[in-house]
Amino acid sequence: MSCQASALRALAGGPVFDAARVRDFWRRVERYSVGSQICLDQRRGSHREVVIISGWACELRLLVDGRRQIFGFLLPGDVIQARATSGVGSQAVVALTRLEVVAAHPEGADPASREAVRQALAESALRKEERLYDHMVRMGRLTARERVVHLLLELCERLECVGLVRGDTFKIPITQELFADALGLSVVHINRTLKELRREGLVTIRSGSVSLRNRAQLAERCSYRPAAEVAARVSASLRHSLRPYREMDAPDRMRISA
Amino acid sequence: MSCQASALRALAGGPVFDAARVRDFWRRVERYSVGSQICLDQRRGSHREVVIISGWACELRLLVDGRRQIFGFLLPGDVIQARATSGVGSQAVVALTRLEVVAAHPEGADPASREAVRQALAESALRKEERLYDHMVRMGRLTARERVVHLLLELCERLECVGLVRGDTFKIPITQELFADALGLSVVHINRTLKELRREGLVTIRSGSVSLRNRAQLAERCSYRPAAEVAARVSASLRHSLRPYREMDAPDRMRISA
DNA sequence: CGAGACTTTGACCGTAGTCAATTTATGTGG
DNA sequence: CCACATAAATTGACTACGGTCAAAGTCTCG
Repeated sequence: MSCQASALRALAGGPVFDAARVRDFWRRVERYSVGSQICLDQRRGSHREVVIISGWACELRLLVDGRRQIFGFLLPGDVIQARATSGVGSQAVVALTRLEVVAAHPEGADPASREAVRQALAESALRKEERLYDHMVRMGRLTARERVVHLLLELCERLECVGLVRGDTFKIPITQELFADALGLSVVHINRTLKELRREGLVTIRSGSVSLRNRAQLAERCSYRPAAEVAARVSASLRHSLRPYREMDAPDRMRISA
Repeated sequence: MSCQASALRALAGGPVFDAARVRDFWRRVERYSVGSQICLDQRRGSHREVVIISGWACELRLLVDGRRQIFGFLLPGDVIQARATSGVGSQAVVALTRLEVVAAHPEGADPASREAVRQALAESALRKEERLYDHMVRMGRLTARERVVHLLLELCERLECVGLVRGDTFKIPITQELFADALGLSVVHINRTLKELRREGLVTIRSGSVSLRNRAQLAERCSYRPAAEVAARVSASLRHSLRPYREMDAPDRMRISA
């Protein structure tokens, strides 16, 4: 199974794309160079969504004063959507490496596989949303160490799905600066955190290669995944941190009685 | 125009819901008590999405060690979706006040308004996504002061849409603790930040009422909205913070040549 | 009027940021 | 293949923003 094919398979989470179709896709690959912005709106009609075949991208926003926030990384097998992304001047999807993508919706496919692709895209969108929430937890409630480990675990897991992890090791085309912008930390502090993790032998990062030893232990230490079985607990812990509330009367209030 | 009707109108951003329908909706209102979890899956079929008529809710996740992260607040006019939310044990939507909601999809409506509602829901989802990104910027790249002001501006703007702002003032049924959990800060620090803002006369918060003086100035000070006209700048500022990248060879690599 | 939940404050600590310099890649042109 | 130019990664010294702990003050509601 080629790396490209596995990337495509990952999109669907199943064998939606057969070899023939991959080969077909392959002929229509589009490439982006490092640092270029991916603007899908400007492309011809059907290209509303593309799948990354190889390379990394990230979604980010710039603040007026130069601060940057990276919302997440896009890896092989991930979908890039048009959406508001490219609309809000300040937000963008940028290629972090040479990037190869293909249209997610194959032209002239049979209805069955169309539907399969549609489902795959929906599922992919859900996963992406989950990742957004994870990322928010990282920045809001995890310490620097935890943030770094948590993100590395996520990347490792995602890369594993597309066969880009060898043992404990995978490659990341990411400078410490980008890491910092993703995790809401300073470059210096990222550097020190990595150094510390390295010293403890849990994580090794050197020249674009990451090794995670004992992932289970790492996951536990940074609350990766097992985010409390809530249900009951949520309301319990909230019930006592609420204030009485009365909505402000609307200026032109007019009750509609039942 | 009643407060309820305006809340509904806000959903669509236009006069999708007329008085008659509102009255109809009104009969089918469902209520949640403070602190209760909103689980739409468990409800009868069509109720996949509901609109908040009055009250606040929030979306949050608990970590095993008790840390909490609030992802955002849901106000009158906002849509609560079923999605993964209630699936991932740890994540939930919880009512912060008494909450009144109605099904977003009116039963037995004519096709035209069905379509209108569908569009309204889509747009609402987009706005929500935008808010997620905003929130991420807050936690990742803004200082405590900025975070607080930024969030207050967002809430004010959203409440204004549904007529719940009077002049500069609106109500928030939110304890400082919830504020802290939303912004990734400690209660104590939230308190001090509010105190400082109050001292400067820019923002006043007291017993659930917020007043924002000179919103324009506030917005500028915390990079609200005007997040840099990027486009060109994005790639420019990134082009130099990238490392050469070669994907890790997949174990079973097999090239498909063009 | 109490009890409990919130808010506020003080004292002190520590994580993470800033500034600046040095070292180490990485790449490029000769 | 080497020398130089740049971008990255490191490190040290110092700062400061925000966290923690604990106590006191307020507000609400029964």
